[in-house]
Amino acid sequence: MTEPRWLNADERRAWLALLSINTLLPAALDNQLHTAGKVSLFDYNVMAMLSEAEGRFLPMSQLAARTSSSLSRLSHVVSKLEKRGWLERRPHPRDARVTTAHLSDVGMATLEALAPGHVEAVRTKFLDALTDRDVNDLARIGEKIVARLDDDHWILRETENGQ
Amino acid sequence: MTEPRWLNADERRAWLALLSINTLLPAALDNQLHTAGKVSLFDYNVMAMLSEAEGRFLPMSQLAARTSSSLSRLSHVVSKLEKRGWLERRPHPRDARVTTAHLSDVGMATLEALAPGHVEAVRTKFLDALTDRDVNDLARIGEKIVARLDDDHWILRETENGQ
DNA sequence: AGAGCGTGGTTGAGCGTTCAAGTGACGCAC
DNA sequence: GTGCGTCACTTGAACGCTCAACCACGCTCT
Repeated sequence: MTEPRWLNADERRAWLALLSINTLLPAALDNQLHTAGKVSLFDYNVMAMLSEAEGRFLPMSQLAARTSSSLSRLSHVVSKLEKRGWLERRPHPRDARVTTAHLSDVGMATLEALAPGHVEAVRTKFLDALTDRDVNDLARIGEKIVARLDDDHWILRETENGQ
Repeated sequence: MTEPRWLNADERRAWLALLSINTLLPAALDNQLHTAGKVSLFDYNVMAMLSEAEGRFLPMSQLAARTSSSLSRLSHVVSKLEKRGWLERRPHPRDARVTTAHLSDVGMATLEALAPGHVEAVRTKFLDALTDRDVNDLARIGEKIVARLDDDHWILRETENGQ
């Protein structure tokens, strides 16, 4: 049992900053979305990911991957959004195990109404603090971290090889 | 009502990466701490912040600031940790409104037992993916974002002016 | 065809977090 | 020194998330 390598000054700064961002940023965005339309950041993201998918639907597991969430969490949230008429669950025609989540027209309209305010908040709470170079660095560093946490995360395939 | 400025490719990459990190990284660290000792990342942080304070105690509001949490959330957690004998609440001698949270000897010992495994996890899940330059960049960028979210966050005073 | 295993998804219980309301204590005005 | 606003914190209820258990289907092997 050797002495652990404690964090040096820069490592500590990076880690503490990330930890703070981690609690403050979602809180700020959640707040904006909640006052704009009783929606959480996660709810928004679920709908946003569906809106970008071919045909505006995805199997639950793929949607879970795209929102970095567990299937369980997603299932609960989809039930909630379904009750509001924004989503619809349908059985997969070929494989009866899979359920697909479809973004309804009402859901799409809600998302479109929310989107401008949301991206504006993303800018004011976050991106506006950074230069173009910072944004580029952050994207690079962020993707390295994501890769470490989940080496075949969908994000990593987005920029790289298209199949 | 002008057309909102949507995110460009780099902005989108940075934002999506941060969003993913935000859910994956705490989950990974929570996991390690939970299996090592039934403690959440937030619990750990509360104790760590106290352990670094003069006399191993802090007023609730300062502890809340140092953990970027609401007073309410902190109060609930302190109650929980108090029941385990790791913390103790005491009234402030001069101002009866303030409560101070003290890290007990048992709490300190628990923290010290958990610390090596935790920093190891911080390294393997996060820092090991980065070069020294990345870490430095991340610290700089992270602090910019923190400043945007809370312009007198304690982190910002740590490196800068003493007093 | 049937057994066994892995996959995809749901559910409910338990716990943690948030939000709004409430409780004292301080401090300033007069 | 009385009133009133603010500050520091606590509490309880509602809501969200996590975890473990579960079900149904498909696939493979025999």
